[in-house]
Amino acid sequence: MVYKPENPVIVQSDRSILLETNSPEFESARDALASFAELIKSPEHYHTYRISPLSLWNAASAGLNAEGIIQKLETYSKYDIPQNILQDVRDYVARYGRLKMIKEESGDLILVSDDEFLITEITHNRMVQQLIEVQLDKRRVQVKHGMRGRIKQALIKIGYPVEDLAGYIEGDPLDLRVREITVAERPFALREYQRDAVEVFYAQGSSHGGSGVLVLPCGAGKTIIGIGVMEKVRQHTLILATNITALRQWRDELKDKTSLTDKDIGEYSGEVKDIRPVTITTYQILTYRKKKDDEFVHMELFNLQNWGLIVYDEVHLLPAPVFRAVADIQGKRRLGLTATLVREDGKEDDVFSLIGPKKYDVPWKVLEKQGWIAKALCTEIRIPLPEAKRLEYAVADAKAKFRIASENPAKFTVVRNLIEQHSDDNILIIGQYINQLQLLAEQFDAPIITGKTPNKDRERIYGDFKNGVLKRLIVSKVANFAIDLPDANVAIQVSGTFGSRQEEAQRLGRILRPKSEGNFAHFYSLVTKDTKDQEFAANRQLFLTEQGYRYKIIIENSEKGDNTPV
DNA sequence: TGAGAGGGAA
DNA sequence: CTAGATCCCTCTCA
Repeated sequence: MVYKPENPVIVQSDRSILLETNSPEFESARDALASFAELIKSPEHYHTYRISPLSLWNAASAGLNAEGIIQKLETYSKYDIPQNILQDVRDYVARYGRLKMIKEESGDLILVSDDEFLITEITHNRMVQQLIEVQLDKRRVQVKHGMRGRIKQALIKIGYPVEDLAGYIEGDPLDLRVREITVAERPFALREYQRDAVEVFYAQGSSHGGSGVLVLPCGAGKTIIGIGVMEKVRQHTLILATNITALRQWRDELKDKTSLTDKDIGEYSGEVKDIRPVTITTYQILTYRKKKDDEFVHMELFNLQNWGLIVYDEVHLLPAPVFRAVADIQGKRRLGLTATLVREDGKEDDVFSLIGPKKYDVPWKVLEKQGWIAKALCTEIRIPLPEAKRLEYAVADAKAKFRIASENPAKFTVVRNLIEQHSDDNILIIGQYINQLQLLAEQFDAPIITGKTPNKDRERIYGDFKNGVLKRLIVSKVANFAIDLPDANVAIQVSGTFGSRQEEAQRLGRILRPKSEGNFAHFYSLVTKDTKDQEFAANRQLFLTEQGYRYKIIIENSEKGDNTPV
């Protein structure tokens, strides 16, 4: 048995992996682990990852092999890798590609495997059986017509991901060219990693075009990569976005950076139902129905044009009902874009089987080295609950507890200190309870923006903030959605929701843009010590840690108000 | 024809 | 688990 104490990783037989954050090798080990394991916890000293079948299949389809994964583990591990882990890695990685789906000249879909026993196993599974037309021979079965998506879903659920090589239906042609000079007259070209992502996606599909998911951190330019893929495919394209702001951003980018003009680009939203060769829509309108249990009114959009490519922006947010529609159109090329494969609802396997496996991700270090990512210092400040609130907290029920902790009045003092510390900076104060925010607005004499603030007022306040007339601005949850938030270099989060992983990342990712060299952005998260608030904050931070940011923890002494770094 | 309010959904 | 924001529909008013 070998023991290498200087290495940062411990691989345990329960498939969990511990990563020491203080090691000089932390960052390279993190990038290595991120390519085949999921981040589970990220407290100060040790981060926990887990190897799952899905994380291994994603790694496999992105081009890693079992020995490569094992070698990475061995490079960073303090101890020998447990036998069962070696076994698991080899077994699961080998499963990807054991079943292949191909299309015959006749148009029939066939599942093929070298492994007769595997074919026997799937033909005896009740769910899969229903989707099989006929067994052709020991190694081939014919899939029922129109069941391409459904059978892939069923097979991954019993542990056999299908490599889909059945190709694509061609959509109507589209003349699209990426500009070298944008409409705004700036030189434009895809960055190196963006070109790589486009190439990998396009080249890997049978008969070109591909399907699958590209994983890129916030701010890495997912829209640009989407545009790059569209230029390769050059067919009518449907783009699904999460909200109107994102929809308009897609449209603006397409107009600015490609040869497309207004007459080529349609918006299909609540306001406008305009279908054009390139149409951008929202997930919400697709899932709209008059009443519960009614049919989805707009789901037909998938068939209203001969789309050659469907782009799923923020694919980890794709609503479950849309999966059903996606299952029926498996002949279409499909591109998923996301910063994380993790879904709050656990339907990662549906993304894998219906949109496609992970094709590409960019290691954090690459982006940082090339200067594409903002350098941000994240600090969690833990603040005790004042004596006066302790009894109220102790007797409150779970939901009231969270609110009391979130609205801890001691946070005000800390905010005041931070404002003094950053007197020259542009500060955004972000919170989740309107009451709390209004109190802050009065205390610090700063304007407040909530969902109720009319657009006109928003624009005016944003304008003042951009001009430097305003140094401080208080914003509610609108901060999570608005992309047009002004540039700030300091964000103070006084309260956040119940551990949504996306939230913190969106706030940080959208607010703190890349700064000039050596000029750090600051993100402070204020949580009440030893309460639900702190617990949920830990969950929110997961996503950011996955995105490569690291947190520093500070424990605040309420009496004197001085900070004690840990 | 468009703006704006109100309500339901997830 | 909440409270808050969004999106989409429908209705009303000019």
